Amino acid sequence: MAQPIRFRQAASPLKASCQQCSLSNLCLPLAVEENDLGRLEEIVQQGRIYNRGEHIFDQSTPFRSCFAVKSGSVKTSIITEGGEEQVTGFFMPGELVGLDSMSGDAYACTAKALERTSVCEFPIDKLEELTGKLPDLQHHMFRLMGQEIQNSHQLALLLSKNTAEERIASLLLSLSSRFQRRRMSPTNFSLPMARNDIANFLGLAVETVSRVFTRFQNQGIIHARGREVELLDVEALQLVTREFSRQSCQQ
Amino acid sequence: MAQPIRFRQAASPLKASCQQCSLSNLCLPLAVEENDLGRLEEIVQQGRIYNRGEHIFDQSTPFRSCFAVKSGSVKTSIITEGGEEQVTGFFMPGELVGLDSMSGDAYACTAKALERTSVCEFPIDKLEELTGKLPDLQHHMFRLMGQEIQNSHQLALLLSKNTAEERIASLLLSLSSRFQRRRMSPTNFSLPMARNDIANFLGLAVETVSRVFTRFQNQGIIHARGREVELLDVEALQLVTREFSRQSCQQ
DNA sequence: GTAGTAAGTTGACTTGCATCAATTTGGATG
DNA sequence: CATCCAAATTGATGCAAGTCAACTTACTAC
Repeated sequence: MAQPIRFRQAASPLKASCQQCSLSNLCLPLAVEENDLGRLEEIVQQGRIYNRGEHIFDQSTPFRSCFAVKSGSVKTSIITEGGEEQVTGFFMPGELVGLDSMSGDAYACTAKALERTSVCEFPIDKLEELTGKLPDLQHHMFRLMGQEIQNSHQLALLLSKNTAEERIASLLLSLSSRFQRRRMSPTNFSLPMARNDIANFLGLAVETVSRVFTRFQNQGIIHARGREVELLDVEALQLVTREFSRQSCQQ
Repeated sequence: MAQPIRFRQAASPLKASCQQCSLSNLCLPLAVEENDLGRLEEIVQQGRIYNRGEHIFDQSTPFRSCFAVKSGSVKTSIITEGGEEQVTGFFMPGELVGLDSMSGDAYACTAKALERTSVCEFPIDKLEELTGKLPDLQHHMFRLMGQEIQNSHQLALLLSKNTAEERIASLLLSLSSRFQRRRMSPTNFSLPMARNDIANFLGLAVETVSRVFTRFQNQGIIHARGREVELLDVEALQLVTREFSRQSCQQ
C-alpha cells in the first residue's frame, strides 16, 4: 500500500472531495464552477457514518449545519409537545437535510438515518459566507429552499384532498423517479423506510398502508414483499394519482 | 398644495419608501441597516392596488418578483391538473409572498387579493443581487424561507393528525397572534377569508367549518357573525389544539 | 324597493379510514 | 435451531367528517 498517500489523507480526515464525488451533479457542487469547487471543499466536513436509527441531529438542539446525504437515506420528523410525531420528509443521496432549520437557532426537526448512512456536513455560518461570495451557489440555495416549500405544499395537498390509495401511489412514483435520477431501477427497488414511516408521512394508519399494498398487489399493479417493491404497471399507478381529478372532470 | 413636491414624487412613482413604511419592523427592511436602506428602496417597486379577487400573479406564468403585502391580505393556492385547488397560505401586511417560486422559472402558485390590497414588488434578479452584497439581508431571506418550510410542515401535521376542531382552533390562534403583532386586537378581528378558503386550507368541507364555528359559539369560546370573530376564551381555544396530545399522555 | 346570486348554516345520511384485536412473518441473538 | 420482539398483515367494528339537499342570510345591481 502507498503509505505516503494514506498519510496525507489522514492529515485532514475531515475534508471531503466534492470534485471526485459521484453525486456532484445532484448535490451542491452542481451550482459551483469547476474552479470554485475548492472553496466548497474548504468548508465541507466529512461527517461520520450513522447506523440505522441513529440521529444525525435533534429537534431543539443548536442549529449548526446542513447535511448532504452521501449514501443511505434519512428521515426527518417534527415532534409536538404531546409527543406526537409527524414525518416531514425522506432524503436520498445528494439531497440536503436541514433547510427548514435556517429560520432559527435550533433544529426545527429531528433527522434519523433509515439505514447505514454517510453524510457531508456544511457548517451553516461558513456556507452562508460562501453563498455571499458565489452568486450561483446562493441562487442554488434559494432554489433548493423554494423546492422544499413546494414539496411540503404538495404533501399538504396530498393529505387534504387525496384518498389512501392516491397518497401511496404518489409516494411510490416519487420514490421511483428519485431512484431513477440516481441511476437505479425505477421499477425495482427496496423501500428505505418502514410501513410505519410511510403511514405517518402520509397521514394514515399502518393498517391502511398494509391494506393498500395488498390491494395494489392483487390488482397486479405492484409486487411487494416486505420492503422489496416492484412496480409492475407504472401507468396504472399514475392513473390512481389522478383518479380524483378524473372524477371531477367527468361529471 | 405644494406643486413641486407632487411633481418630484410623480417623477419616480414606482419607488417606495422603506424608511417611512410603518411595516419596516416586520418586512425586509427589518434585516437592513439604516444606511443600506437606500439600496433596498432602489430595487423595490411600488405595486399597484388590487381589488378583492384580483390575481397578483398566476401559477405557471414567468416568475419575476416576490411581493410584500403592504395593506390588505393575500391567499396563495396551487391548482392541480384536474382543477383541484389547495390553499397554501394566507398573507398579512409585512409578509413576503412568492418564496415557494424561487425554485423555478414559473410561479409555483397563484396569489389572489382577499380584499383591497396593496403590495411592494421585489424583482427577483435584483433582490438576489442585493442579498449577495448584504449578508444580513441574505441571512434574513434564508430565515424567511426556512420559516415558510416550517409553516408548511406544521400545516401537514395539522392535516394528518388533528381533528376539525383542532385545525380550526389552531387557525384562529394563528390569526390572533398575527393580528396582535400588527398592533390590532388579538381577540376581535375580521376574517380576511371566506369559509370556503378556511375549509380548503384546512382540508375540510365548508359545512364542517360552519358546524365547528357554531359549536365553538355554543360553548362560549368564540362569538362569530359572518367574518366578524371575537375570541371569548383564548385559553379554551389553546386547550382544544392540545386536546389530542393530552389524550395520548393520559392513557 | 326587489330581484338575483353567492355565501353561509343546518339536518339526514353515507363512507373511508381509524381503531381494536388477533395472527403471521421476519430479523436478531444466544 | 429455538427464542424473542418488532414489523407487517388481516378481519371486525365504530365514528368523524364528507356528501347531498334544503333553507337562510348577505350582498349587489338595477
